[in-house]
Amino acid sequence: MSEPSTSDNTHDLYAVRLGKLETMRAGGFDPFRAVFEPAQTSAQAVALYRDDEENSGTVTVAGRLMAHRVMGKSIFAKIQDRAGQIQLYARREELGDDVFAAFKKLDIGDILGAGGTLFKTRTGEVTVRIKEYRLLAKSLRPLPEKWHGLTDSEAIYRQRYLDLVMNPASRERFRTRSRIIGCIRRFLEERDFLEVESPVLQAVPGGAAARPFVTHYQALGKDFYLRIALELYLKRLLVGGFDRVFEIGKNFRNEGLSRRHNPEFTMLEVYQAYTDFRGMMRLVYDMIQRICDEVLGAKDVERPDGTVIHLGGEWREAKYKDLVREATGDPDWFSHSRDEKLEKARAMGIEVDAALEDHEITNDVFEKRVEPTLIQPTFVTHLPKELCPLAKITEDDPTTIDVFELCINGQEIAPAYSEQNDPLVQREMFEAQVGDDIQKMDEDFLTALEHGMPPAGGIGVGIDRLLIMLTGAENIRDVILFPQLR
RNA sequence: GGGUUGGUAGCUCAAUGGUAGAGCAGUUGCCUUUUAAGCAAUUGGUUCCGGGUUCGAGUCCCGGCCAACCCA
Repeated sequence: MSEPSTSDNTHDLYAVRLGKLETMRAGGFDPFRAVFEPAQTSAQAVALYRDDEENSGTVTVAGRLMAHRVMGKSIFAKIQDRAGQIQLYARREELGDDVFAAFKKLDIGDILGAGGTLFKTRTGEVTVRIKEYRLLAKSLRPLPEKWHGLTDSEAIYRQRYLDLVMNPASRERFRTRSRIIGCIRRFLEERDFLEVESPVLQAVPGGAAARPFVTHYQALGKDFYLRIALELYLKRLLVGGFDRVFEIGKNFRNEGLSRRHNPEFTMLEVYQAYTDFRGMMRLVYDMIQRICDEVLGAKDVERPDGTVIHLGGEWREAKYKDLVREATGDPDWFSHSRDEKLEKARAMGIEVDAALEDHEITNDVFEKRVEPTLIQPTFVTHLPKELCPLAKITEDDPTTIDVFELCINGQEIAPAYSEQNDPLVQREMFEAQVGDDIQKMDEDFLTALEHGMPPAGGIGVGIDRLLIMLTGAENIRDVILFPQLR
């Protein structure tokens, strides 16, 4: 793709359009200063049509010119607005020579408003018979080709506006994204959750194990970090008595780009006091049922490969250890030494870093051999305690924690915990995690816990991954309007 | 980070190492209910960038940039 540049402005298509603009301005009309307020969207206008033209009344619509067919003394055009497209019909006889000639000079891509009466063409399309029109913005660059649209993936992401103009499926996907997030908000607000905002700039980035982005705060003369999770601040609010809170916001992780990873991604985190991870299971289940009913209108979604994910009905629940035993075909997996696990994992064809600890080797097996197979919704429970220092230890099994990871579509969608609220245990877990790097301890968070945090369930939902699943997208870039590119 | 494939007109795509093309868009005609409107004519190129091989490179080789897919 060629970046727009000054030299680019000299190509013919641009020059022709610029010439038309200059001619208009010389004639005393500047489209960029014109005012026009449509009374209807394209869809509303079409709905106003009655079987006889006289009773349909007049409409005014505005949008981007998408088709322009000159047929001698008449012109058919189509404009596109947020609701769709509507056809316009201009006749020289009705508009007069000058206005008709100006309409004839319009280019595809121009933004215009038009008013007139509704009629139906011979082929049955409801159309506005133009009485007046006004150019509201001259498009100086041509749109992509009408039939094939824009298919170049780089242009789709870098010039998302062109993708949105040209590709209805893309428009619809991002509308769905917006509706789903709106639906989630309503769902939580109805259950008396309070939406809050916590800091993006943090002196100690906590709540997850991830490499943060570093930035510099000039006034304080200190490095700060972009948040990697919302957790530690939302729990402070539980201490403060906001015992049902949620936040939908961006997290930032300094990692590579892939089909499933964007360095900034949207997280929903929800904390509810006086419940536990079982309560979060019901919450996320109900939330997704609600999205299915209210936004998708279906309980099944189809993946690009044709597999259907069934979101209705009971969701499977399985213990982490059982899934690993099943995947390895080794009922004694957890009895082996670290070195034996390493050897067996490699024998399974998994590339494992020799420096990994015992539980990390097992987790590699889980991530590579179990997670990708969990296409249908599955609550994976009883994870090893090493995987998360912020959750409560299972009462009858000190090696596991009271958590689940909801896996759908072969990836982790939402982890949830019975949140650790014992400040002494929490301190031990943190110390074990950070080792000598005591600077990374969020002492302020521990102080908050020492004031007493109610028992609570918490869940984090990766909104982008949820949307990949719900919209049947292949790539995280298809559900993020402006994805990170190189 | 590694591997594979790709980058040609505004867009979608062609082009055995031998004159860079088509469709759409644009421009000029014709056309009063068209539907990817049609007919005729016509404009438009740093073939991603930089080297190299060759009489001759869009094509072959090397390096770089960017993208897609796979792997890490």
